[in-house]
Amino acid sequence: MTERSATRGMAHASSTDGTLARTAATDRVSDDARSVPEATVARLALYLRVLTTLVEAKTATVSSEELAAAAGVGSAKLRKDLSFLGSNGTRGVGYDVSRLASRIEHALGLNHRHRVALVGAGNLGHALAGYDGFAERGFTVTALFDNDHARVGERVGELVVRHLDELDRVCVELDISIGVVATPAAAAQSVCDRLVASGVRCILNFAPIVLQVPDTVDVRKVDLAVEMQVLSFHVARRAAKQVRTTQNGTVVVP
Amino acid sequence: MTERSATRGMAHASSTDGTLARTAATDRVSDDARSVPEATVARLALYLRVLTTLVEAKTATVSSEELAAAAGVGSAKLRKDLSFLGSNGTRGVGYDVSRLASRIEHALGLNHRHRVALVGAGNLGHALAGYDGFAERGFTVTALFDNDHARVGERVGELVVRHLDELDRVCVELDISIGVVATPAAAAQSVCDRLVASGVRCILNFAPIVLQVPDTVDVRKVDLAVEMQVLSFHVARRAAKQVRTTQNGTVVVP
DNA sequence: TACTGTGAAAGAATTCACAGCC
DNA sequence: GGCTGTGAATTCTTTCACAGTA
Repeated sequence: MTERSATRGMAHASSTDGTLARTAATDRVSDDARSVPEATVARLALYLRVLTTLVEAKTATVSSEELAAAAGVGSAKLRKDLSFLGSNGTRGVGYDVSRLASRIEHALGLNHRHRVALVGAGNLGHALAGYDGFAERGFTVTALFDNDHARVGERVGELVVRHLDELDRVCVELDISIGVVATPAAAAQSVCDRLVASGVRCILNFAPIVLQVPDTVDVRKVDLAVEMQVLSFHVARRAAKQVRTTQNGTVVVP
Repeated sequence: MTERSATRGMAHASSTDGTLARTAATDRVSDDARSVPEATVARLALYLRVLTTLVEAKTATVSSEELAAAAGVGSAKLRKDLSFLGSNGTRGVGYDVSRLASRIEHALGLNHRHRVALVGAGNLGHALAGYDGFAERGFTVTALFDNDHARVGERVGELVVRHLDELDRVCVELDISIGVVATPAAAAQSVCDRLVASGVRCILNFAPIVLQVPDTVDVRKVDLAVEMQVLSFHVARRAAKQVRTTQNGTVVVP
């Protein structure tokens, strides 16, 4: 029932009344990925991006201090994060850039490509379909759907817009693992339901509503208005402090 | 120096070496906003959206249980969140919908409009410029900039694309309070620097790099690739569990 | 020497559970 | 009876600081 907001992160799902979450989230999966805290997972993706630029710059090794600065986190936090991968730096030297990069890739499940279905071919859909960052990280946008018959058949990059009615069939045929909802709010829940019915178990939601899904499905949400409102809060807080500051005559450290 | 990722949330900023964060984040601002935890701020925006739909549906009151379910959180968490606003429900009844909505609006600083400058008029820029959610929440996209002379002068909704060279002047003239960076990675840092130089102190960054800013500036980041990678991690974890499950012959609760 | 990896301490966020009020 | 508001308990996350090692 629950949806995981983009600004937080929690284990699997929780039922409506709040009872019983995380089926077995904390037990370790034997193979290789130890139980990695949610907060750490999000940062691993960040480190990976920095590492990729280092690989391109032919940098061979990097210290936790350097990598942390480039990623905008503290070095202790970075080391702790990496330690969950049972990671392998060299004391006195640092981390082997490409080795660490592939370790993280593996931990995040990026060692094989993911097929992505994108629903909603409006402005946002176009932007997402053309977003290089997806392809670079192993995500292939394989299908693009829209409700609007006028848009069906339109070419967007390498894709052709299909009608929503094909969604169920195409998702199964193409073995889609991730669905992206970029529709208006009104359509989002029904699109989501169809994705779930087609076997899609991971959804990235851009629509400004909270999607209701069964416990077996993971939803992440990107909410632009929420991001802006958090900024607004900080503007307001800053303004309030300004006022108090001038009243006191004290100056806040610049 | 630090950047606040979209998936976490931390106080003001921390210097490169990790020393000394949050200037005075925990002290209360006299006027009205008590120190509200970062995690709570993000959720308040969410509650507000649900409340808005309730207002439209002419619902007069709502219980914490109902509101929490609609927002996809537990009811205890919701009540705790609201309690930071010194909030005002009625025991045995619930919350007055419109009263609570305006309380939250006030706490988030949404009681007056924010002028937003958007930099980058590519696909994403277009999508953002046309995003209704901004206007609905009091954010007016007031200016739109691009580097590319070919795009300057193009109309996007009510806006006309201006050249980046005008950024400094226009930001000051229009008293922009929030800047949105929707440029390619290569241009992002320099755009950010110019925004900061023009007095913009809150930035929403869509470019896939970590922006370096002075402590006085707040950055929030939306990173689409990171969101996808977190999903990928869950796909992988799920797959690993599947395997183990079949090995054991046990079936995980559906 | 310069750096990693990690226990142990500190700090946030979440959840519980119940007193208090309508 | 039903529901809010909140201390106290719990769990998650970050930070510290240092033992250990190439």
